Amino acid sequence: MDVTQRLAHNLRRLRQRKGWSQEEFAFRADIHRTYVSDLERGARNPTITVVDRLAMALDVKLGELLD
Amino acid sequence: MDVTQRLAHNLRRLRQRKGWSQEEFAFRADIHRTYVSDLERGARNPTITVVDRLAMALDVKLGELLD
DNA sequence: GTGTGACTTTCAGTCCGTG
DNA sequence: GCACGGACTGAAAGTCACA
Repeated sequence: MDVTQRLAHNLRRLRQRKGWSQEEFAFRADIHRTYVSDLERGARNPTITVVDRLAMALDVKLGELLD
Repeated sequence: MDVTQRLAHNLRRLRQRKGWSQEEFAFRADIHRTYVSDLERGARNPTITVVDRLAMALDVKLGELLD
């Protein structure tokens, strides 16, 4: 499984654990709502700065999203 | 320290531990030599697919490069 | 063996909407 | 609340010559 798919599954799992909608998650990470949707479907290849913001919003390490 | 700087330092440290030049590392990761130079100086904001290739070449987890 | 500026092409990332 | 599309702008990908 490639890294964008691993990210996709980790994002969805961790977001749902927080009980957030994609929209609320997007707001907290300061990322556009539609982009979060794309990421959770594995349809995008984000930069590390974006993934860093996602990790901070979820309060996890980058490795937990990507490994 | 931001994520591109953390990546920069981790890359240089792990590459040197392997005893590789930037050129040899670049070849192994299938990335251009000057791009590796840019990354080790924190001058680029790469996508996760690029960092994934770097991690595989170094035989480490993504988290070891970014956390 | 490495750093750097300049460059073109590709795609990250945003914003509008629809079912 | 989410998937998905179209259109757009800025930035990343990828390469080169030269110091």
